[in-house]
Amino acid sequence: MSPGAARQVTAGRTRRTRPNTFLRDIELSLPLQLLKAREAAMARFRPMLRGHGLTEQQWRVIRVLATGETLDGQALARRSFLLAPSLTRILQFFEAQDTVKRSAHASDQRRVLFTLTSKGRRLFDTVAPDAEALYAAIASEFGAAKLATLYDLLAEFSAALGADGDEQTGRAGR
Amino acid sequence: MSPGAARQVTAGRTRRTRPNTFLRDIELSLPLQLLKAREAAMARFRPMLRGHGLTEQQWRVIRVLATGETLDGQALARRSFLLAPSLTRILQFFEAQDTVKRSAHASDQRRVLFTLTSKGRRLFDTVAPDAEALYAAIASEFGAAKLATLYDLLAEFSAALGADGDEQTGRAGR
DNA sequence: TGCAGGCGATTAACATGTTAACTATACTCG
DNA sequence: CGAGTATAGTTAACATGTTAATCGCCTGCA
Repeated sequence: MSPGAARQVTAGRTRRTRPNTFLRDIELSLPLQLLKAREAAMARFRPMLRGHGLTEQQWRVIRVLATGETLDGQALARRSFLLAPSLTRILQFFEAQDTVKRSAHASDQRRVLFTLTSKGRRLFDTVAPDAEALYAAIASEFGAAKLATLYDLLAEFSAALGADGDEQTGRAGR
Repeated sequence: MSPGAARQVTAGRTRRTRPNTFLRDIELSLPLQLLKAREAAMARFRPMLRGHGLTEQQWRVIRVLATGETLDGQALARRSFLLAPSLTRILQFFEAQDTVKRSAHASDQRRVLFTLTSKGRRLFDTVAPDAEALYAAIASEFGAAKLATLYDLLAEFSAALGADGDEQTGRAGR
């Protein structure tokens, strides 16, 4: 593995990385770089969402339910990429606000179905334009082509490591 | 990497994305894709770290201090990419275990300096090989060349959005 | 000199991440 | 049919994320 290019990128700031370094420079931690990129993007979305009284995760749930579908917990967890305990808390929060409604599954009493209420849909309709605007700004600043390349690489990476999270175990599906 | 490939990748599962969809398919949320990729990698590191009694964030702190430097809170927060409150809690945890030692700054009484104790260094020396092995496996499975490309793109992205987190405001430096 | 404003670290309060345990329901197979 | 097992959702417990407030120290400047 000679991620030469990547190493050079951060070579400049390794200037004082001292002795006893038995591990790559921390800048070469992929999870950390993914986190930084994610944070760079979220730093823009968070204030907007907060202005609407939402957290990032709550917004993910709203987005999924905004398709109009009635989903059970498993499907919601998979699509919003949330772990079951987090989803439980978020749904309890939304139910208390009458943003999401809960109903029973016809043939399986273990499952619970969730739908957006009209209030929930109005919330989505209010927030969506703001989210789109921020997304468009990011695409514009970074470049649509590079953004597409990044999407591809990320998808390949997730798939290569076996956590594609599409319609299977991706996460939260344990 | 024909831009658009990514869109096609998820096109298949958009099959039933219903009416009233005023927002991109949630699969086209960059923060979410970054999170998925990160989770794909962390799913491998977490069990290993847990086996050593560490969380991901605690390990980041150890890695930074393992350079042998004595750093103040600001520098530690910047390099480990942790927010000040999280860092405070982690350092209190490590001090209680005698993994990290705290000392006073000579000229500025506001600042606190931190160093790894010999116990802390032994911990690093124990965990580092395991971390390297997992990292090598990932590089091997995904491909070193693609990994390097991914690093570069992520760095460009973070830089483009102004949150490069190098030696400035990156985060935790508020 | 003295004080207003800035900064570093901590604390507070609440939401989520993470793992494990628990409850109720569903399924499987003898 | 019934014990054993698997699954969906929840709850518990602890760590981190996020924002705001606090507290002491530092610095610039009238």
